[in-house]
Amino acid sequence: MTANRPTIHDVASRAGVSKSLVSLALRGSPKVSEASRAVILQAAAELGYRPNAAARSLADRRSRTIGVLILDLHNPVFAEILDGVQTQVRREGFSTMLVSGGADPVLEQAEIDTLLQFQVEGLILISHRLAPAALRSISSEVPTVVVTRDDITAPRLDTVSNDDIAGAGLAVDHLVSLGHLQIACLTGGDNPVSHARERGYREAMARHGLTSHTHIVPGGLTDTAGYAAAAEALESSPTALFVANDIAALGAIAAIQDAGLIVPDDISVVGYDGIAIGGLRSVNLTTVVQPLAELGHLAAEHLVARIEHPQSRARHTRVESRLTVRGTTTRAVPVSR
Amino acid sequence: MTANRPTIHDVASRAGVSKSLVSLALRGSPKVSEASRAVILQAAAELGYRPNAAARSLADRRSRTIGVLILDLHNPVFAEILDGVQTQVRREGFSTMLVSGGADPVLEQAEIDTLLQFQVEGLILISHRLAPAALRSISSEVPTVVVTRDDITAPRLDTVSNDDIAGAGLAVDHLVSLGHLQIACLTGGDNPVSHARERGYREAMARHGLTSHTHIVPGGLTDTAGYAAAAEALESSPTALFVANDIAALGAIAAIQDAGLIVPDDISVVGYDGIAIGGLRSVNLTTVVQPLAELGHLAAEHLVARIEHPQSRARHTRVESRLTVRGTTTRAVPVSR
DNA sequence: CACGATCGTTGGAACGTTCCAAAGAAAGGG
DNA sequence: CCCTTTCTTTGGAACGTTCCAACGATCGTG
Repeated sequence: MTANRPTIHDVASRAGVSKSLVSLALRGSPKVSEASRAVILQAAAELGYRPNAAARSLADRRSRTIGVLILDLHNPVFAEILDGVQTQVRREGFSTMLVSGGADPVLEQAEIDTLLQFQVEGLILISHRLAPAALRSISSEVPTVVVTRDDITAPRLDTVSNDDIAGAGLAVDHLVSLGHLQIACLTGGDNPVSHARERGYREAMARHGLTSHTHIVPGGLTDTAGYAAAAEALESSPTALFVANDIAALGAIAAIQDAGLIVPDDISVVGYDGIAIGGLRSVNLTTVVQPLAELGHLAAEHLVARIEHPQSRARHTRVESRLTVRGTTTRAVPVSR
Repeated sequence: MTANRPTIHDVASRAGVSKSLVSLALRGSPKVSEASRAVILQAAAELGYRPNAAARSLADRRSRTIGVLILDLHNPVFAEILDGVQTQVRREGFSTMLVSGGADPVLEQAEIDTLLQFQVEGLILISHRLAPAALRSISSEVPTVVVTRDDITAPRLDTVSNDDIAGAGLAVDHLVSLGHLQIACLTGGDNPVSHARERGYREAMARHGLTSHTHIVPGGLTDTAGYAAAAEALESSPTALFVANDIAALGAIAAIQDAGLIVPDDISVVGYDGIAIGGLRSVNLTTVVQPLAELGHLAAEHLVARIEHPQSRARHTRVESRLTVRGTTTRAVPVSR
């Protein structure tokens, strides 16, 4: 193509100094005289010089780059966490390489290998599907922080997540305070997060002396899974539903409406996550919102700390979720049955 | 930290051969004898050797990496395009560096500079807010493809987008075929995409001899903008609304419901984009869907082609959007007014 | 006014690869 | 059997940077 990219040598010869001095000047060293600095900056600007990150990382033996694996780009939960990660990582002076393995352990491992080839200095996993052994091996090789999950531990592996058990408790507390007794739980299927939320529901019901009303319907984390689970749940006439996540909650609401019932008048619904769509006026979902951007921030902070002190002991940070009451919950009507 | 990463030298000495042969063997050259290959692969595996991408890119003078700028991570439209980009880029044997400038021209430029420092071989801009001059300067320096916009052109700048004018036409055609005459258009504000969709609406209305019914209400691309615009539009009693995008359409629907009217019985609504949420059962939005993943695929293909032939002339690819009829549109009721 | 300090500057080595020319070994042909 | 040819292997240079030891000036200082 057109001329080759200018190198530090080109800048040096144009400025009439040595490459070493250019290197110093460009990185703002105080040992460079004002005169030289001006000439060099000028020459660099004229040539449109841009340092070569590969060469730099090779000479420096550090890349100033962090690798991020995201479980699923479509899922707004992860996208929002990613956003928090990005801004904080940038602020700490690192760049980011993003990959996604589409929730497939094999692909995820391959993508992480690619990241490691680029000598990333650390890894943030915005959820993952890796086997415990794989994750341990990765985290022993490079500073790693897992967001959203805290079920796998390793000596130097940090985690950042919300307290799903407590969060589910908030949802149940809210429904109970509105007078609901027949509160069903639509689970999110077989994954650590959903298990925790289910357990939170169960414990909260027990706490309120409602163990006998506990009703758990197996579901999933998608719209259609929520629809199906809700359809099944309706057979036992609950007055409220706690659903494992917001997307499934939306499916559940559709099922309720299709059954000719009205949300929240006939049935109240609470979701989990606090994705943006839930806040749209036409949706207006009551939900347990996780501070997603904050999860991302914290992950980045932890990672940078671990890069600086690789041997520090594992930190497991829990952020607090809170209930946002919107339009899908209301007082239970006294059953006249 | 623990021991340093093994290099090609370590592999070489463990295998008892020269570094050059290791390099050859690892890249699968046919000139390596079976015996040596086996020994080398074995040694590499034992050491957990992983090639250093920085060194490779330096020696190779190519990075096999593509930079991607995304306008907004939260927006599902862009996320889905990104997904299409990622899979195709990977398939072509490249890695990806993702950045986002949060729709801020200054930040976007800074992020692109970072990408260029990493010697990315090409750039995919999933929309952007760059000034024409900035974009031209970038595209003259490195192969570049812009997705979603085709309003700025440059000699070697490819674009991939959908035909917003034709797409808007589909929406209007559909509404007209259902007997609607009072079709209002809620615009998406002051940006190239929204302008095109508005123009498509206008032209289609004219084509159907409905110029006198043309009613344009300025809006925006967000939920709340859609709500406000719809509230205003309702004053002139339309029977159908064409809204600039899906998110705003959801806001519009909320406004209609808040006014005590029913979608679609009283008012039909058509959106644009085809984001996943629109397909959820409780939303069920009729919309013009763009093949988002395909946009991403094409962008990646074009970019790779341009990397191979930098001087080829600019390509402007248009993909076809199609109407997906769901639950928010129905026949117009004869006005009894 | 010679003499360490200090300051600004420099060339060369290093980082971990790939490429290239050339060397060595094995094999085939006369 | 010696001489090509072919196959396999090798050391060294290069890529663009940073670091380091050392350099010549400039400078007070005794």
